[in-house]
Amino acid sequence: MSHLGYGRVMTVDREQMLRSAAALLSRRATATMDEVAKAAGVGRATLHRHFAGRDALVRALEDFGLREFEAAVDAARLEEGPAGGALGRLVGESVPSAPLLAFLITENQLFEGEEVNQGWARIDARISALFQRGQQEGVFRIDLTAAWLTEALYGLLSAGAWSVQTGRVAPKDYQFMITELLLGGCTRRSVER
Amino acid sequence: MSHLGYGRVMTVDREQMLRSAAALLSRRATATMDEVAKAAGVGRATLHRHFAGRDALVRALEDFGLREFEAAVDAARLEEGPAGGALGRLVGESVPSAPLLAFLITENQLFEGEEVNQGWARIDARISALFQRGQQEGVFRIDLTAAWLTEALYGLLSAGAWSVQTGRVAPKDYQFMITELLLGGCTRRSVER
DNA sequence: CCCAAGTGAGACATGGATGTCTCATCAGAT
DNA sequence: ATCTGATGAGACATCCATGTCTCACTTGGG
Repeated sequence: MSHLGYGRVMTVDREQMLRSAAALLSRRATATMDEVAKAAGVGRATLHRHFAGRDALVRALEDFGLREFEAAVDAARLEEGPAGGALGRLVGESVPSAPLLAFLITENQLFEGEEVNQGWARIDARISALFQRGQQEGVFRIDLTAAWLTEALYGLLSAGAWSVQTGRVAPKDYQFMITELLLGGCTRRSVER
Repeated sequence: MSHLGYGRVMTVDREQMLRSAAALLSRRATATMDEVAKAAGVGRATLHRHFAGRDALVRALEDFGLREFEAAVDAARLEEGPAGGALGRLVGESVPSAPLLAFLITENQLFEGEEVNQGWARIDARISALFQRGQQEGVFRIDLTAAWLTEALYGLLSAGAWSVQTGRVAPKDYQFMITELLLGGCTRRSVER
């Protein structure tokens, strides 16, 4: 495995480190680098070899999570077909990045640099546009703003990731639970469409 | 204002300190005690006079947030009337404690002592019971588990608090947005009940 | 007016996380 | 078998948040 290309080659190990780091830091932001390393199953030295320091780790987390989630948004093809279906695809595509998302959403909303904020703004705009499209096409209600629906989606993705991680929801039900709740609410309806 | 009673007297200042600390720490758990103090508008020394240290502050945050939220649950009278109405009352009553909630939900889910976990377990059970009651009475759908609906409620409360704090949602719409989304979803229905 | 209580600002020592280093070990390739 | 590269386990030094202290100042009550 010599001379890998220079471009963004995400080694499996590096990726797994990031994932377990996100899982830990998302609800324990004060965790030690030592704890992060142990959670990832590597030594502290190895962790430092991949990420210069704590800042670099958080940066990498942001970068990776943002990339992965945006890829999910791409794959969901939000502009195609009925808005409800597009929303379902989005939730489904975001399953792998849900733990990363949970970290990004909860931890680092306030203090970040422009690059990250721009990345979020772009994604926000795309998702918000989906809700607006649905409203204009008459399939989404207009008394809930697109901005709120976007935030609510993030909240539900986080809650879902947490529920799966703690075993309260089966992984296979993740997409269904979120999509159904977001689209239809929890009220039972006699007349289903 | 001499000799205050010994019992749980929550000075206004102390309470405001806790609220601003929650608002800051909920998305910046690594914030310095100095930053927390500045955010609360007091000196670091004063902050230390009220809370022995960082641990004590977090403990107080947990305790205060848990108490306040449980009081909201009490005030909502979850056992009375239609389940949908009870849920609406719960969201409404939890408005003041939403920022505290957001902190409790995101930060400290993993590492805590038994006392806090028991507090959460009790609240979880009460809210979950509400959803179960609604399901048994036929007004809530049964294909979304009560456990998931409970977690989803937490997620939406957090998302709502965040949306209000960042100005994306008007404070007066907070209860409506959450309740409506949770009960009815975002799909527009021609036949409304 | 004066005293008591509380406060903000700052100085200071301490501890623990952080970052860098070395070295023995191990897996894979040749 | 041998060599190369990466790893884990530690041993350090450094740094910074933390916690404690003092002191001057303000405020409100007597």
